[in-house]
Amino acid sequence: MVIILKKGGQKKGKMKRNTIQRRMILEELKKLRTHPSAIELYSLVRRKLPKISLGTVYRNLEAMAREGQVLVLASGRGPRRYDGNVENHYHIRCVHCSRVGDIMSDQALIPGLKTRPLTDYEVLGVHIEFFGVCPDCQRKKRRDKK
Amino acid sequence: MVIILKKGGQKKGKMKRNTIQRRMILEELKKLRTHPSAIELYSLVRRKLPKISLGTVYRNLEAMAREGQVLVLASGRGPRRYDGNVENHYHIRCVHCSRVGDIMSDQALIPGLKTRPLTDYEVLGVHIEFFGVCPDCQRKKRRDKK
DNA sequence: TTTGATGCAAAATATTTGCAGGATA
DNA sequence: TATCCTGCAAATATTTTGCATCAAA
Repeated sequence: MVIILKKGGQKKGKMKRNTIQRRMILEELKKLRTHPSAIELYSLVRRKLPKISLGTVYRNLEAMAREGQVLVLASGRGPRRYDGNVENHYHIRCVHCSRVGDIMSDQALIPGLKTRPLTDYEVLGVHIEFFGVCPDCQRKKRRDKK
Repeated sequence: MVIILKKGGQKKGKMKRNTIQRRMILEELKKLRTHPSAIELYSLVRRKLPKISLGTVYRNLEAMAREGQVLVLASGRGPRRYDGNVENHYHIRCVHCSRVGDIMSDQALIPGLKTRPLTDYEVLGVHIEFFGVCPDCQRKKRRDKK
């Protein structure tokens, strides 16, 4: 779940171009609940834009993360994973297999979060990620103990 | 801030060895508030254990992350960063330069978090990371707008 | 037009792993 | 003593970047 505490206004200094590539990347990412890596997203977007390059995917994901349109998930192993659904859900990551699942938002869960944290950063939002053991790994653990 | 909702018990299946390397890695990591990358931590630990290898650092960090002794931080760019202080503070990451700062824990901030989220994962804890713009980047932004 | 963005591909970084030998329980 | 762990170094995997060209504003 991400609570946007403050909207980042359009930049004045440098004009941002709304390219087909960026639109497509975000569109495909928003369709998914699978938290794809840059490469996975690249293969998907290539169906629509066969000429797009991996570098462009990386560049756009990074830019969109900076703007708060995309979340970067810290998975324990392997490549970084991205999420285009920045609101209304939490994440939970398996500490064994690094799988990242969604947990639907529960209004009552974090009632205090509107309070501003004490910091000299300009706060744009907050990302809440649970960690634990996914059902598959729970089974695996039980097997191993025997 | 990480609230440990459930302690992970000692594994039965496989015996874990408490090696000097692992102890040193965790000890050095706990001393720092700088969220070092594996390589940075490696150089530090090498002062104490000159023969330690980078692979060992990676392997232990991964293992300790799985056990909840260490947090992996999602930094926007560059290598993964680690934190050995798993309790009593939040993180805030600059969306421009990826710097990760600490925010001290505030008991009142998230009173509802004891509530268990609805999931079939076994929940071990939760990692809360704010994102925003650090003071340096705020200055930089102001300069750019002129 | 004026630049910011892209495609390409190489370069730079980061992470993972196999294996023989060492160290812990 | 049984194996889990380490050091080493090679193999992979990921991410970043320079540059000529393209295209959005």
